[in-house]
Amino acid sequence: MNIPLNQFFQLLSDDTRLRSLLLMKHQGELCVCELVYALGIIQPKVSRHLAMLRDAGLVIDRRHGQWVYYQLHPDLPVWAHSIIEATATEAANQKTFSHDLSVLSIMPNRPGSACCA
Amino acid sequence: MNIPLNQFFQLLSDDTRLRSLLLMKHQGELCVCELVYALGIIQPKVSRHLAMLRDAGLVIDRRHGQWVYYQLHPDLPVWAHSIIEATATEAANQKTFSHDLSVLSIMPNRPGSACCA
DNA sequence: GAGAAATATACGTTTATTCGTATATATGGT
DNA sequence: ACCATATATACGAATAAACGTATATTTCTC
Repeated sequence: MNIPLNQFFQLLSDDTRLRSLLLMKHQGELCVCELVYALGIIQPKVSRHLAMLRDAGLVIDRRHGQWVYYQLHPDLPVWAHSIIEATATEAANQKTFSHDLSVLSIMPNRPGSACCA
Repeated sequence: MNIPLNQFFQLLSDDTRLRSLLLMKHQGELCVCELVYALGIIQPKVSRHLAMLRDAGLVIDRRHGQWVYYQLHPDLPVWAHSIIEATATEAANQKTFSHDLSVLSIMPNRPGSACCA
């Protein structure tokens, strides 16, 4: 990731992108359909915002079968990591985040959960 | 300050606002004319962005004579403070910030500098 | 109280961002 | 080969941010 500070903040300023990042930070890899379910946002919108995060190098994606999994880029610069860390700590106190998390936890037929290896 | 995380990031995402904040973090109080000089940005533009930061509670202002001084809000929430801290640490390595700082340092007739009490 | 300097605001315009819908692409199963 | 599911992209419309210029407000000095 090699973007100016203000562009980094611009990416975090959108609700869909921020909530996605926070869920990934907490859960590790998540596929698009899990984010769609947890956030209650239509799929094209989620995909679009994930693509922005990927193009900026904030997250990486991995295809596994029909699913594409996203996670935080494992080699974020220190400053970016600590900003996300501070954000996640604060988010843990807020309803939006805990709500997203609990919606995710009741998602039926979650890919990779109770199925094959 | 009591704003949602994404609105906080939105404020940091603008170049003028971010550079102003970083200068204030480093220098403490700065008046509008100092920011105008250091950033090389016309006065109405700087004032407008400072007003946004003030309205959001990120900075406070204080009038002293003809000048209005701005500084970071002294009671920022911990999370906001640590985000700004991480940002400032990173900015210290970047040319934009050091350039702004050096321009400020050569400003002539800086209010409050070599004059009366 | 008139003029100058510092700052703030108003207004219309331009430019970015975001959006929903429709459609394309890829993969797996039958 | 065909159909269903998951994901990505294209496109025009809607919304929001940021801009420059002009002007108002405040304060200081004379």
